[in-house]
Formats: sequence, structure tokens, C-alpha cells
Amino acid sequence: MDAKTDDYLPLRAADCHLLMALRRGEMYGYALLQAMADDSSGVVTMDIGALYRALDRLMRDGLIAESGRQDAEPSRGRPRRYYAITDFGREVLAAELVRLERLVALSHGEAR
Amino acid sequence: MDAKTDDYLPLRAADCHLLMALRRGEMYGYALLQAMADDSSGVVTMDIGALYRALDRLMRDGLIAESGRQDAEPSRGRPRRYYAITDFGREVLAAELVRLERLVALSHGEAR
DNA sequence: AACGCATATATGCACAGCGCACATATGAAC
DNA sequence: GTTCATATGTGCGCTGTGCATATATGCGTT
Repeated sequence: MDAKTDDYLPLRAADCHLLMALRRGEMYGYALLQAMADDSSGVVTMDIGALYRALDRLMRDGLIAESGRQDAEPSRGRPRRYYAITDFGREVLAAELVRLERLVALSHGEAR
Repeated sequence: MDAKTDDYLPLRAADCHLLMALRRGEMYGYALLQAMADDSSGVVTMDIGALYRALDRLMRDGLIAESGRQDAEPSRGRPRRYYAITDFGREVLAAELVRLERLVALSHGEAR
């Protein structure tokens, strides 16, 4: 039984930001935190410990994969692990963004 | 110290749908499930048991309140409890919708 | 009255995901 | 070699959820 796209919807806000960041290119964990905060103007944040567990979960479920990329300059500290979005991850993210578009559109049609 | 709007962002998808439904008018628990499913085309669902606990939590945090409304026709079954969105709940929902608008707008500016 | 049925709210239990604190690994600077 | 900055990883308790079950209320049928 294959994983269905809809089985992962709705995405958690943090997962959505992780996938959006990875859709722009491979990234490593620590930098993903900054991307998430930047993209959400600081509204969506995540504990660094929870981040790595979230990345493990997204890998386990096939939405992302470790890219194997290594830094040309192996400096700075503990070796970075780079992640890439998978085709399935792109599918799920696209479906989630459609859901959000419809939600926003629905809210615009209502009195506030 | 008062509760800050941003302390509740990002909202869970289910909470967002509950607040959106209640922004249209008072509703009782069981009907909120259907509204959530309708508004999301069945993508966002919630267990009935989890729903009542979510409503308790939203009341505890001041986003909704029990309206005290009673059905004119007290039939059907166990008495319904009606909920209403509070001013604070409206604030949080509005802020969440702004967040989602920006997220969608950001995604549209990227290659896919 | 008693029973089943539909509606509606509520609770027990186990599991997943998260924040917080802490641990570990690697290289650079001093 | 000690300290610092970067980066990944782990232990623990709390919160929220799904699944199952319990409870409450009225109606219809017998």
C-alpha cells in the first residue's frame, strides 16, 4: 500500500515551511530553522531538537531524503547533513498549498 | 499577563476551521465537525472525542465561549452546547488568515 | 413500561510530536 | 589543550489526537 498524498494533509505549519524551504534547494537542519523563521516573519518557529526529529519523520515518510551532498569547505563544526525534497514531498506540499489557497479564498467570501 | 495574539499562532488546521465556522455564527460541537469537513472538502477532519477536548481548550484559552443558547425545540437527544467566538478568537483567526495569505503569496513567487 | 435507535456530549488509554534541557561531535582561535 | 562557535542528537515530561467506550436525552415500536 503506497502512501497517499491526502494521508499527509493537513500539514503542520512547521512541516509546510520545511518543505517550502527545501523546494528552493538542498539545505541542512540548522539553516532550515532560519529559513522557517524568515519565511514566516518569526511566527512559525521550532525547537532545534524537535527539528531533527521532524526531519527524521519526514524522511521516514518519504517526503524528504538526505542528499549526500558534502560541503567543499568541511569547516565550521560538526558535519552538516543536507536534505532534499522528494517528488512525493512536492506533491504533498502542492496539495497543501491548494488547500490553503481555498481556505483563504473561503475566508474572503465571508463577513468579518 | 494577558494572552497575546501571537502566542496562538500558528493555529492548528482544525482550530482554524472551528473558529471560521463559529465566526459565521454560534454552533454546537457535533455540527462543527460537519462544517469543518464541508469547508475543507473533507481534508481536515477530527475525531469527535478530540473535538470536545479542543473546544474545552479553546474556551480555557479564551478564543471561544459557551453561548448559553438553548434550542427552542429541545428534542433530538442530549442537550446541545452552543459555542461562540470571542473578540480574542476573532483577533487570532484574523492574524492566522493573514499569515496564510502571506504564505500562499510567497509560494506563488517561487518556481515549482 | 421496556426496548432499541438516533443524536449528542464526555471519558480512558495509548501514541505521536513538541519544548526544554542536556549531551555529543567537529574545527578554529587563542 | 582549553575554549568557543557550529551543528547534530537524546532524555523527559506535557499536550493533543485517534480509537474505543461510556453517558445522557428524546422518539418510535412493541
